[in-house]
Amino acid sequence: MSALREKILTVATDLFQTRGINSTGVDTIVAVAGTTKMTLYKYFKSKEILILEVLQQGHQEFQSWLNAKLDQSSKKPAEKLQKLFDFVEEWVTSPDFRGMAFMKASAEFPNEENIIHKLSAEHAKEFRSYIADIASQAGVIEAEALALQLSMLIEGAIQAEQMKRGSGAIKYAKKAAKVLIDAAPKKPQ
Amino acid sequence: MSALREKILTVATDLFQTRGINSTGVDTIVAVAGTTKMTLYKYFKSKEILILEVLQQGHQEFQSWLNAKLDQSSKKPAEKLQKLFDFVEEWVTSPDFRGMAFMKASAEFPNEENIIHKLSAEHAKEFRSYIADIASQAGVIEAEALALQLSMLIEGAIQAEQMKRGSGAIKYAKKAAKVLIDAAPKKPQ
DNA sequence: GAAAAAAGACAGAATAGTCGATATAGCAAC
DNA sequence: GTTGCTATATCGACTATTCTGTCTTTTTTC
Repeated sequence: MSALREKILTVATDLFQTRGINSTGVDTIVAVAGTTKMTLYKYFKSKEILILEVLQQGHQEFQSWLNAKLDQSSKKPAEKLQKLFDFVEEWVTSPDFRGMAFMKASAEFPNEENIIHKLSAEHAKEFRSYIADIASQAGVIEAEALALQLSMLIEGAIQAEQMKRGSGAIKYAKKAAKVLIDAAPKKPQ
Repeated sequence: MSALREKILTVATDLFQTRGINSTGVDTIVAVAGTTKMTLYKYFKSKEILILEVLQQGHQEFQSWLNAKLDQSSKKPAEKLQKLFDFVEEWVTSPDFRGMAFMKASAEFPNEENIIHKLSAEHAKEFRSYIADIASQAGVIEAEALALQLSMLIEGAIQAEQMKRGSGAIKYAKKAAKVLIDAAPKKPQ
């Protein structure tokens, strides 16, 4: 894979997050990436395709990072749900946190028929499914319901953090999560 | 107040929500509103001013609506927190629900120095304060903390609903809220 | 007749995307 | 080692549309 292609993806990811997707022109992207439009359009057929690839790569990297963190932290499924919020906190409070890509993308492309919106919705769904899997392994009976609730807390906390960096919202989300996890009926082991 | 001015505000509100703010040009707004740019710029000095007014009006209308609903529903503060989620559900599931304006606006204008972002953050804060007041009246000791948690649930549910209409996320947010409200320490009465 | 609004042209910048010409590599043949 | 081929990248101009915002003139409305 080309180094320039990677550079364009990296720069686009950063600019989309810090300035917004619609507010970032391809001219700006190529200028910051130190290349030209010809090169950008060689690797990406359109800006829309570039946006989709940026979203896809960001989502995969985040999910991989989270999954790796959870895997190496604890072998007990019951602890994973709590740990999840620790890692989300680590992510959210890191200096280069810029928000959840699919949340912003769905706001910039509100039409449900839009392909970017659809991909965002898919990523949100995958994130919930991922949490549901962990909840299921932890013996939670209504794993899907709890996963939805926990994802709402996480996305709400990220929304708060996007509004104001250093809000500390995730700490309270974590506490709320503990209450919900403890209250959720589980299979006897 | 001019009827045309109102019409422009109404149309802009709708278009911003359904197509996105940056994706909606003033030409589109005046065309749909059945007026001209001259008139728009007579009432609003710039598109930015229009956006700010749209946000301000939407926020005030929502808060007034919610406050009226809560006032006429129950006189007991303890019940208001639960009722809050009923009314949010009523709002979210209504056919003309288009999302929470300040959530979308902050996504389109991610820079914290941006005036539109600042106003969005202010609205988010006011919404939390409003919930905190109710929680405080209900005797919740850590009213601010619970208000933050409940607002994260609401905003998370709205995020889910923006992703996919009819997701039903708010129902699970309501259940989670009940658990959190019940678990919150309260002053003895 | 006076004020408000419409109509439409206009400026100047930015938008996405294209095109041709040039430069620069690596690599193979001789 | 030199030459030539080829793929890749660069450069800048270019189209054509859209953007915000302004202007003048005409029409409507009271």
